[in-house]
Amino acid sequence: MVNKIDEVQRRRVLAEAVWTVIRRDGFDAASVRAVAAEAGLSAGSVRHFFGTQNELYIFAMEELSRDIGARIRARFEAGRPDGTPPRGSRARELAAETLGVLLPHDEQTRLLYEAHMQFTIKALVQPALAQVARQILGEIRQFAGAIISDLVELGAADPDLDIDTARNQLCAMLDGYALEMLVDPAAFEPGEPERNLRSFIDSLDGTTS
Amino acid sequence: MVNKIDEVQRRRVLAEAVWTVIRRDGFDAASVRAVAAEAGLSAGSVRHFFGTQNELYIFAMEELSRDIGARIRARFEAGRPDGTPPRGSRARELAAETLGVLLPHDEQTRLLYEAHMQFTIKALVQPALAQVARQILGEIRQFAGAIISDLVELGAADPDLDIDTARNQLCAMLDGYALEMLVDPAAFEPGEPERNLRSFIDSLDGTTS
DNA sequence: TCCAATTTAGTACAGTCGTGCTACTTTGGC
DNA sequence: GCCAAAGTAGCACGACTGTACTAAATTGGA
Repeated sequence: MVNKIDEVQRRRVLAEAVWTVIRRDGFDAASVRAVAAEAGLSAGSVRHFFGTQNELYIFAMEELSRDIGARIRARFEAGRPDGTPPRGSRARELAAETLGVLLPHDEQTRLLYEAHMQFTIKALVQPALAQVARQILGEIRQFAGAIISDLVELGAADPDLDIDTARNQLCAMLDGYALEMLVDPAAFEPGEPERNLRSFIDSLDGTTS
Repeated sequence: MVNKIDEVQRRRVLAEAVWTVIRRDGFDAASVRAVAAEAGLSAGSVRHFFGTQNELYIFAMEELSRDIGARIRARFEAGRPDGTPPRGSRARELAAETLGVLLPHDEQTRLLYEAHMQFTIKALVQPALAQVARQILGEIRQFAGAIISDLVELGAADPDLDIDTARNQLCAMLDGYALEMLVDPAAFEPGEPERNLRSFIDSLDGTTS
């Protein structure tokens, strides 16, 4: 066995190179050669770890999915440092801040979600990629649903709330804001989407506290 | 002057060929040759009407923008056949139905918005297309704002409503639903997004009628 | 030191791409 | 009938693509 390099890590490095190229030059520019050059390798070497370009794309997408999941979970747990959930208005604030992680705030997250969005749309006509795209959307939906359920259980939202409806509306609003902020960032004042998001979550509380 | 054919109409035919190809094979497949073949012409002939591929794209996008605008306005005016605006709950219903035109319902609109979404995302890395993409988003925002203003004036929405916030939330929800319905149509029950949209618009009415 | 497996580089092939260019066909006015 | 303008077709060019393939380089264990 002459297993010099860590194959998993090498694949990860290549996946990051994919995102770098996509963010800089767009999805179409992410050719095998360009990705290889970005990672400081040759195209033949890339092919040694990914038999096909689609394999590379799918792996890169799954990596991004894991990254986004880790981001949002980290933000969620950072809001309850002692492990106990906050209550009332603070619970809704934390919910909004957690889900707000899915919005492109700064240059870094903007480029991240820009790449994600390009991949998602590409999946519309690339059935092999569609499954991964659906999975990511599903995870976000599930997470948003859990957050809303929590709010109801904590008494921070109307107990008669239709959770499915609220979850759908929330997810749509998140994806829509992300899309619009990418297309036309100047259309929003700083913090406006986050405030609107918070305002919607607050409206889930029927009582006037 | 031997102006045989109508140049405007020919350009329009080519724009439609662009959409047909994009819907069938994706944006990247919309090469000059493929579009020409779809329209039953040669690549050289296409070049006679569009000096550059980007010109063709931009024109096709503007045509689509006009088409979507016409659709939504037609639906809006169809809801007030005698020219007088409806009142109360009916006003909100009409608002939801009008904005619901922007959601992909059937196969036709699905393909239409799929093409639109592909173009929008492409514009993220194609500055020449970005302006058109922003313009379309802006028009939708403006239209949604007008509808909400109408609701307030008609007494069908809370008079203390923050119109900008509601407009932003509504637009984001629309774009998000459209995106999600394209990526994973099976995630929604039939009519679910429309009902959720209606539910949100109804929530803009503070009074309990 | 040397072998063998792994990793890399590089080349080759068959496509497709946008676009410039030239020739051919069509057609309306005289 | 004829001419000139408009439209069309098709080729050529250079560049890029994914992928297959081969050969060189690297490196850990014996």
